[in-house]
Amino acid sequence: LQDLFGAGARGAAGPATIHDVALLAGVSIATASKALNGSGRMKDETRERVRRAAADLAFRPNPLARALLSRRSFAIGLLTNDTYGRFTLPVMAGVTEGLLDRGVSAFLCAIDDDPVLAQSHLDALLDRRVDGIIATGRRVDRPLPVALDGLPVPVVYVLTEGPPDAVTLLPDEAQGAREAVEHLIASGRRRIAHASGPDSFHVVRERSAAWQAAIAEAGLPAIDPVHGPWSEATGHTAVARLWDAGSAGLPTPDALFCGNDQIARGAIDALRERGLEVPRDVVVVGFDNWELVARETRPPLTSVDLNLKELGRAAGRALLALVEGRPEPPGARRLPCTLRVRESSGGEPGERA
Amino acid sequence: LQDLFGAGARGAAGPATIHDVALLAGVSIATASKALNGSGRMKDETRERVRRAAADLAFRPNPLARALLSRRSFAIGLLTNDTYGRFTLPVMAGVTEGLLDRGVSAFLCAIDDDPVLAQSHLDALLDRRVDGIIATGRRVDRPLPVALDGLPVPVVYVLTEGPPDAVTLLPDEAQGAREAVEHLIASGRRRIAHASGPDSFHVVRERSAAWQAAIAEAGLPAIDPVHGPWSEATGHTAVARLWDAGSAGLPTPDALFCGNDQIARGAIDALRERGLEVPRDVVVVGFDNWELVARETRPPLTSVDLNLKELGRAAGRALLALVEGRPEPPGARRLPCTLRVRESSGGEPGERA
DNA sequence: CTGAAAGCGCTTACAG
DNA sequence: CTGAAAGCGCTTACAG
Repeated sequence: LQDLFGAGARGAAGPATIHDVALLAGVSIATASKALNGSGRMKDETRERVRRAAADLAFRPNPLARALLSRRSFAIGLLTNDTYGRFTLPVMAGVTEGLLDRGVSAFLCAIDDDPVLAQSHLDALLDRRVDGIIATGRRVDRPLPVALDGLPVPVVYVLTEGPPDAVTLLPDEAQGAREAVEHLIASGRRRIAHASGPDSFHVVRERSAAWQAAIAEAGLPAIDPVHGPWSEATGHTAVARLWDAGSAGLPTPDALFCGNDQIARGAIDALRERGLEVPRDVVVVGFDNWELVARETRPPLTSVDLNLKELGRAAGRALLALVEGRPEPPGARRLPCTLRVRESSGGEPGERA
Repeated sequence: LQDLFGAGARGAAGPATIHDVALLAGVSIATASKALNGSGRMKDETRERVRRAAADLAFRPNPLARALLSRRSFAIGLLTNDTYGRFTLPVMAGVTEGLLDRGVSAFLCAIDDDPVLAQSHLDALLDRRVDGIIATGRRVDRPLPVALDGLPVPVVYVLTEGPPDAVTLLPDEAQGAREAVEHLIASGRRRIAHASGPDSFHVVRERSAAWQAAIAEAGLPAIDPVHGPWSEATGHTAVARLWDAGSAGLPTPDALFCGNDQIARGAIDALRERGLEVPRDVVVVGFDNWELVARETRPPLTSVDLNLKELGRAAGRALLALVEGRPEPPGARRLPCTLRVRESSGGEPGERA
């Protein structure tokens, strides 16, 4: 019969405390504490005896007590302003995973764009003496509906706009876009068009600028980009505009770099409706690598992955550095994106005949 | 000049403690504590004086200290096994929002289908003496990759399979499906077909059974359902099969009830490709009310909303009841779905001419 | 090399 | 009606 919590030796009194360990090892609780933390000096044999006792009792120090003393709760707050989590859940997964082996946990606060709710959550986090806060949002150029400056704890921003002197982690949109376009160029395409979201979005301007720079650098012809809502309809619009212009005697594009996967999805559908085959006649690349959409596309869509989980991990590490007083350069930090090549740009034939 | 934390009176020593409050009110910390908690008896005037002192100092009791004493951390664990959060982030938002004014916070653990990671997160939660755990998943008929029974704290399951004697919260799939079909019947449709996901999924069988029962009850003809992957391709397949059967002399459907929004989306596209107009010739209803897809569909898609946020709120309340020792009936509890009528079934003409 | 004491911030019997 | 004391589980100077 297993006695996982050593309850038999101590009565059914919940998890073992350092008191139980000290008792079993025949030392004082001070010695037990020092033995377990590797601090202080003592005979190796004593330390070993305490260690064994702790192991026998499945002792795990109560973080609540530790926090009260150390004035560090080893907990952080995770503020998110995303409804469906498409962007922020992967970030949060990265944060919690990256902090796990540092003994730090994260309180989740979903604030649904509601300033009052956000303030309540923030107050609750500060009450709990979180060591720091990570703020995430849907949109890089929009701040959260609650002010996070002047807080008694450090704040790291991910995928949302913070004050200029704050640590902010963002995907390297320009690098991602450039890689996508260079991939198209490398596959021999010369007329590379671009369809994206509203250019009021900062990411749209970044991705467009990188596209423009890459084709200019390669000496390829400039083509007017098409902007519209973040929807498949924009993919349809873009194809109509670009290919109808073609019917006026101009050469039509042989590649389309899209600002997100839904636009790419719409474009591929529109191309098919026109009798054009992807990737034979036109290659298409999306952005965000939203697997659900990218795999749904026929053929599967090449897309730029934002490495959101890695972004979350980096945010956790940066916040920890700040908490521990290690220097952390303020400002926006860009993490590389990864191009995920699939069939829409000629890669990985897969289920194709 | 504001002195929010009363630091001027106490030196720059962080947030006010009950000590500071007692000092300012001229009472002992015991009295201060009782005054603030409404416990014990004392002169109204004393209680009032303490209250004012607490307000002046912006005093908020340290939950860490309170937890150490009360053996309740006022924190719960939130285990999620969803990658993009489509289903679980709304649930989590409901949980955190519903628990906020009860002073309970939630630790997020994203476990990515990884048993080792899940166990580590679980250990961390137990170390932190969480009062309870809410487990959520993508799929109702799949357990999480870690066993949650025999834990020293109560567990509530949402959208994932737990042991039979556990409290489990689920959407009322049958009621949702029935309402969708009754809505189609009420709009005068007689031949109501059904396309859904793989019937290895429990929800698929529930939704199909409700559809079948509703049309049988209304005396409408039975039509073989079409099952396939959870993708738009299945919508295409279903339309092909159902309408090609029609060309063999059988009457074709005038309504299509789909097992999720993506299938509905594919079906609507396929119908358009056949020259059939939605909702004039065929009405279509989806399931899940995934706004991103439902709004993207042309015309916008009528769909069954799972009320995930409310599910989260209810889960939080149920867990709290369990934590506080209040009786909570075990087993699966079903919360009603809501039909969201849009243009694909003739409602809300909206942007239509 | 080891332990007694103080203390983190709070609450709760128990005295007065 | 109010306060001194003990204690939640732990760590850290400080003595011995």
